[in-house]
Amino acid sequence: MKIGTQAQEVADILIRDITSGDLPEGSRVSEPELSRRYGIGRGPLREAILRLEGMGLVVRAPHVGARVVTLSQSELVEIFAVREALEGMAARLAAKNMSDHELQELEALLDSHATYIKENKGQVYFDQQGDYDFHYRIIKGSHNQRLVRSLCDELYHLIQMYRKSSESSKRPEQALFEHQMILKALKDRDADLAEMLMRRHIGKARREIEQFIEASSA
Amino acid sequence: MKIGTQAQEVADILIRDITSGDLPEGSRVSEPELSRRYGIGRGPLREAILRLEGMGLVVRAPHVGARVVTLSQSELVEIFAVREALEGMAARLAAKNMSDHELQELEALLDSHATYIKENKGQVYFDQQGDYDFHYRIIKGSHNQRLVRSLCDELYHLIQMYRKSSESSKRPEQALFEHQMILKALKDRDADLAEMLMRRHIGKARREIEQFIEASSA
DNA sequence: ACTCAACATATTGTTAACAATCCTGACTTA
DNA sequence: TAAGTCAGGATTGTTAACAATATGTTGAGT
Repeated sequence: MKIGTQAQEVADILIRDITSGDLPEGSRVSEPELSRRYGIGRGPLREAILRLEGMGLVVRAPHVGARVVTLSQSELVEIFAVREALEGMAARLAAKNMSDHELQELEALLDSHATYIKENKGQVYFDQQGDYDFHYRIIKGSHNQRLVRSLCDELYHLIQMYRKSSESSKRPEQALFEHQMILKALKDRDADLAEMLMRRHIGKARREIEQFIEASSA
Repeated sequence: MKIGTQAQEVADILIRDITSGDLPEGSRVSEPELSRRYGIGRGPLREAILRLEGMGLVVRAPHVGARVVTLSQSELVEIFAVREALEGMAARLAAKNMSDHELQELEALLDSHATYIKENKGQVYFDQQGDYDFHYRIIKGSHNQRLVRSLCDELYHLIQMYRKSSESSKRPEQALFEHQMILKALKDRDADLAEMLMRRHIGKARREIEQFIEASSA
């Protein structure tokens, strides 16, 4: 049983608790309380909170403390703009760098999605998890470690917090088709097309949020 | 004199010391030593080091300690790929969101660069600082706070560490002309062109590094 | 009734000491 | 001589106590 430091363990626990909604947005992250709950000192706990702050999962104010981040819808749009840029580049690099084996695995993943959607129309959770798997593999396929870290270790936690705002799951067939088109571009090693398709795919989700803002502000 | 916490102060000092080369790459970041040097306890110092780790300026190994990061040239290429994606998006958003006043200031900045380059051929330091100012203003002009944070607070510190590898300063006239073309696209509110020009501008620096790798490995 | 000031409380910021782990160097042995 | 082993020292990880600051409450005054 490989055990890291207490700080790393509690940081992972906190990430799970926040992304799962157990610690809801805006709730206080109190050092004494969590210290008692997890039975550790405040030192490692502070270290964990510091790491979460670096990921943008919590915001800290001096002498006031930490709260789970609360993203406005416009801030969510900002995140999707960053995601569009980074994942577009990931797709571009993946078209060059993904191995044939990685491409085969990606194809198998999409095949399983296709059969699942046919059998079980509109199961939301699976689609969200499946969508994540697809994007995750392409990011890894870029073979750019910094891209992987920025997206998987930072942005995706935030997006997962607000997955209720991600409306793309309403049309799983449409999303699947877009995924298949991206896969085709990757197999053709067409970097330009892969980037463009990925950006449109993500931009669609962004525009849905933007429209929602306009609708609610009108 | 607004004074933050000791941790923030020493973090800023460490950032300066690293980016200026005072703490060279790969050197140890010892807690007792720095604790004595700055006359503070190890607690705030650890907090500062944690923040630097989040920025990627230092790497930490459990029970071993922190060292100033050492980037291989291939890792530097990875960073430039991320920068290309993010600053391209920044230019796209800036074309939409920059105010007329911001555009005027940017134009004035480029004018001062032009006269400076004419009068004082090839002053390297100024060109690097000026190049940074130009990019910084466009990033801010995107009015996307997350983009600003990712680029200015994280990536740019790393790039500044390795500014010796940034060979674009060899041709300040060429860089200035590319800047002027980007400005023109921004003034025309041509988002597509602004993004494309910015990506090519940054991609040029990336390719120079890639070529250097090929040359040194051959 | 409302505002403002002082106080009490709790939380964060900081320090110093203790425990656990790793690196160094000398010593042993094949 | 070279490799392995085992202390010794130093550094990081962790804890607990102390100091500084912010929040919330109480009370006086208008």
